[in-house]
Amino acid sequence: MSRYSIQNLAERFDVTPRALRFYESKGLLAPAKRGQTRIYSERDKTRLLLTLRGKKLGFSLEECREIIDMYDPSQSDNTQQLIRLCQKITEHRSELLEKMNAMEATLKLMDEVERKCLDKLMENTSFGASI
Amino acid sequence: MSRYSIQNLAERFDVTPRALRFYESKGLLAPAKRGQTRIYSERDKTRLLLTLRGKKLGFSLEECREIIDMYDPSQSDNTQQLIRLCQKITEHRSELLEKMNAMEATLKLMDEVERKCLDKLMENTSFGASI
DNA sequence: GCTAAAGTTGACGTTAACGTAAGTTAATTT
DNA sequence: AAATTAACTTACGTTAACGTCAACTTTAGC
Repeated sequence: MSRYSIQNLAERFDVTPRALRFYESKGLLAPAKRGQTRIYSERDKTRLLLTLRGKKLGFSLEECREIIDMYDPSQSDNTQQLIRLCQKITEHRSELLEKMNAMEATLKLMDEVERKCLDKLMENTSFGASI
Repeated sequence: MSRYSIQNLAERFDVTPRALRFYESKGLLAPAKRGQTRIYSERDKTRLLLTLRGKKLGFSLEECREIIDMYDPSQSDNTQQLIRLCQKITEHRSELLEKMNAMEATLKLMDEVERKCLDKLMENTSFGASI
């Protein structure tokens, strides 16, 4: 079982130790402690990955925690919780799909602008080359 | 040519007038003024749409401004600027594609969790139904 | 056994993106 | 003319997500 020091884990994910302690204070990570030194497990590593992934998609740390906690296998076992989980997944999915739409619209726009841009460049270039 | 009051435009996009003034102070919008009252044009409306779209994807207002300004048709005409624009588009596109990957990974994870969740629910239900 | 490196806990600072309140002006409505 | 109503400016407040010391303690290497 792999264990990581704070510095080590921080480097792997290109964040600072301060950020890891901050995430811990927000309940996103829960490293073991040898004395008062933190030892991060594979589980922490996974949760960190998911946290950073969530951040990249514009979710707040609080939202990340909510999502990650829910999805954590060790959590829910009774029917009520399972139903609640399914509902939440549906919610989050539709939020993601909204973002997906925004993303596709943006990519489309980029393509258009790029095409116009290249067209203009072609004009300029062919003009220059005609000398 | 359609013109909007601050309140009107705010309602259409479900943001506050304060937000619109703030966006203006950050150079994202540039409404005309009758006296000191703002009048928003179709162009402002489009830029607002793009701003909110960018926000949804986790870009900062500053990044939104950079992107939107660049894509604005009235801007670049000389070759150097056009080349620069194409470079920027490529940059932004790869950033978007990164987010797209994160998004797909997340959707995949959601599907998995949901499936496991539904499986468990099936067990519980069939057990309950067997009484 | 000592020093340097790495880790710890406060605690205050900072930036972004607005919210909110207070007081002013301009345009309507009655 | 008086009173709403909508918009404005100015300015301070707030929350999130860390950054940045400061002042220890602990651990590792020599």
